[in-house]
Amino acid sequence: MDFSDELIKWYLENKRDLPWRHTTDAYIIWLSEVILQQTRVGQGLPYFNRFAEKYPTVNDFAAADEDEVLRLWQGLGYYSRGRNMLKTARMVRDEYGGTFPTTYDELIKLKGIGEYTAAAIASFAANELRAVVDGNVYRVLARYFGIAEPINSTGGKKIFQATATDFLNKKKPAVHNQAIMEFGAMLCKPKNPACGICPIRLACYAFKYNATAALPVKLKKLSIKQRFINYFLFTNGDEILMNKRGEGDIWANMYDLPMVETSELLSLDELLVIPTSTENFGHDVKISTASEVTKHILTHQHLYIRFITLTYKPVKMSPNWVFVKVENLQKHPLPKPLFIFLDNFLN
DNA sequence: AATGCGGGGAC
DNA sequence: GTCCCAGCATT
Repeated sequence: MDFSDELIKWYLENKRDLPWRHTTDAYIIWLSEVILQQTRVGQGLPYFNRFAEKYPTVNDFAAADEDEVLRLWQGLGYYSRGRNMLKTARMVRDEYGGTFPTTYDELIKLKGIGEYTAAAIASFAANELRAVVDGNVYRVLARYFGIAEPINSTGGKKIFQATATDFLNKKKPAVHNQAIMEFGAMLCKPKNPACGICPIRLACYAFKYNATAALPVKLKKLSIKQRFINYFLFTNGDEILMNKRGEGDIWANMYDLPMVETSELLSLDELLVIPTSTENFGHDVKISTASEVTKHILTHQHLYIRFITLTYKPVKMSPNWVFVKVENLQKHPLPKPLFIFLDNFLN
């Protein structure tokens, strides 16, 4: 048996029973694939179930509004995925008559669908000959074939895509793609791969040269920015003054609170003098309570957040601010740290 | 080619 | 703490 046959054999004996593996409906597969971008199966699964339940067809999805989609997406991260899904659902409704495309060339044109996702949907839904290359595939190929080119360099990506295409099972592209990804996720893991039970270890470069820890190679950069965010909560217990965020920053189009961002961590006293609360909210505001600073970690930013509760209404208002009834809070998509804070504050 | 975009699990 | 997850869009 060759590389692909071994992977497929392993897959058929060891695969997880996942809901999107019981359908060839391109819409359902698209739901699962976008939800799983940069997201583990265990984290994405409950979201998939909620989306599939609430929007059984692409036309149901297209009829939603953005707040509703983002609220359903809340907590999953990378929220542009949700916003792009809505654009794509409407595009499919309006320009494809509600029939989700199944060819790579059509799929790649849609918002939020890149090379990986287009190949996944085309192969799973229509058995099109397209090799998927995701994080799992990079790892399996790098180790098995001993490919040391960085997976996040332009040249490396080409080599891995070409290798994946070369070794794609031309008779069974769909199950081959599923198999290599599942193999990477379950057996050929980033840390402590299960080489002892690996069916292809004898032909594996990394096993032979004890190089699983060194492969794949990845160029690392990532500078982490520190941000200091002071949220001001205006509430009478019945309604809350919220801020609808714009685009071009984290949590685009989601709802948070009136905010003052500072370039360093300020004490509460410093914060309340110049040029913060009174200038932003009016001179009549009075502090009620202030939380400790909590740290919220994103991939590329460390946020230091303080919540300050003020007397009910600010004197000045901003166009992005809106009073939200507490009973309607559940309709609004909130960043994780704000959701946690309000959950504690209101209950 | 480089950067921004979440949140969480595994170690 | 570090790494990375069924990546994509933008510049």
